[in-house]
Amino acid sequence: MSSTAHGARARARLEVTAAIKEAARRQLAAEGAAKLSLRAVARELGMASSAMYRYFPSRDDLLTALIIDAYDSLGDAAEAAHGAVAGAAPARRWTAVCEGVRDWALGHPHEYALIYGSPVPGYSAPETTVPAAARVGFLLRDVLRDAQRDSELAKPPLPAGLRPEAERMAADLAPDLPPEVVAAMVAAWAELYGLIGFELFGQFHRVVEDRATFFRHAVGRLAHSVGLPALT
Amino acid sequence: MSSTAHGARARARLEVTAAIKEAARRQLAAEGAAKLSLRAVARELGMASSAMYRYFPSRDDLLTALIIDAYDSLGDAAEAAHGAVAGAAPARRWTAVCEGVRDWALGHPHEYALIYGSPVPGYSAPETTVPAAARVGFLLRDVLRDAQRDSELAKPPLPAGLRPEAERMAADLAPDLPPEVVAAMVAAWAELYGLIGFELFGQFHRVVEDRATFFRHAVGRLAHSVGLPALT
DNA sequence: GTCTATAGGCGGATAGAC
DNA sequence: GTCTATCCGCCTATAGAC
Repeated sequence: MSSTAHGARARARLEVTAAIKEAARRQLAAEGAAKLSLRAVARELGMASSAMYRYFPSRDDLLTALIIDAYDSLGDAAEAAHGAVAGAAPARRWTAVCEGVRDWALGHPHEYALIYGSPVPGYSAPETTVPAAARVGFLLRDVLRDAQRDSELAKPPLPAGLRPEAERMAADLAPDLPPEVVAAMVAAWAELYGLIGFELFGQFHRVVEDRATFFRHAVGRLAHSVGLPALT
Repeated sequence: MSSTAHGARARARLEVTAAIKEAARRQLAAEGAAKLSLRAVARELGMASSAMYRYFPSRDDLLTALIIDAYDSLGDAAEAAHGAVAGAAPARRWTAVCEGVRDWALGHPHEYALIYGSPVPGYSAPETTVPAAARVGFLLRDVLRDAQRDSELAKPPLPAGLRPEAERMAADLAPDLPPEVVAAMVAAWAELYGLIGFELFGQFHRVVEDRATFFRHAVGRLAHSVGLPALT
């Protein structure tokens, strides 16, 4: 019962867990989240289906693990894209994050569908997914925070009717940003995923051809809508 | 072999077809499109599963029929919302169409997921779905066309890099509108569905509370982004 | 057009041996 | 932890009687 034995056991467990999730991601691509099945994963790994239950107590637990991994993978990609232009102007960094999200989505379409597509019927994501899910939003918020600090942030117009909600959102999400900016940021965040989802899910078929250029321009407009200055 | 007999037969067929689609929509809500099964529909209707094949040759054909119905239901709703403010200013009509789309989506979440959510794995929508899918887009285009005719339409900025694509899109979608407007319209169209999808699929959970107000303001900004004047 | 019967698969989950 | 065996359910699709 040495700590080495413990470590070896724990390591083996992690390796099998990783293999299960990897096979599950392949199944996600082939069959979709709704049809993710422990049996099929077991078959692919050459394990007995009953052995899976030692790693994931149920199909939904496996799904939850995949969702958190996907959010984290996206968060990593977005943070890396941001890091690559860390010294640049906020508007440039905003665009870099958005393009990082798009690039990740194009490279991981099924994981994107898992986290931003239609909900899986009968499955409800637990609160444990929230921290990973919030990472991209935090990144965009931080960019705006820096712009504000450098006095590079304009206040978008805010109609009177939306002010109470904007103030509530600001208090929750970014108390140091003007409510005008926070409301616009949340809208831009949703709109960003509209652009990506349409490209990924085929709605741009025979409508938009030069999608990279189209996207770059669109996120530039979104940057402007939240109060960032145009890139020179 | 009177025409009456023919009519009765045809009528019965339509009625059964409608009942099948109705039951299938209930199954869509309960299990999702990926698990739509002819057998479960047959069970609900008290029919033998083999009888279904007289109406839909395969599961995918039933799915296609449901998709076309959903696009048409949405198209009807959007056109009705537009018709209710037919005499108003274009910006008002734009907003009405967008709110009509949102209202329909909130009332038919599973059908919305079917047409704008993640693709159903293994299913590829045939070209026959295109006309129904295009209806909302045509409506938005027509609103902008009228605004253009009344000289109420500004030209949004268009960076040089996007001009070729914008001109291509304009030639395809609306040759009588400026490329600047068409490019902005396509982006706004995708962004609209981003806003609706986030609300519907739970991403606004604990982020946006007063969603109707938030949405109304956001589509107002979208209207402005395509060149429509602000509502007075 | 509808039925029964059938072929040949799939799934989640558990019990109990090793 | 992994296995076999098992329970009980599900599915698409076809054949052939009525």
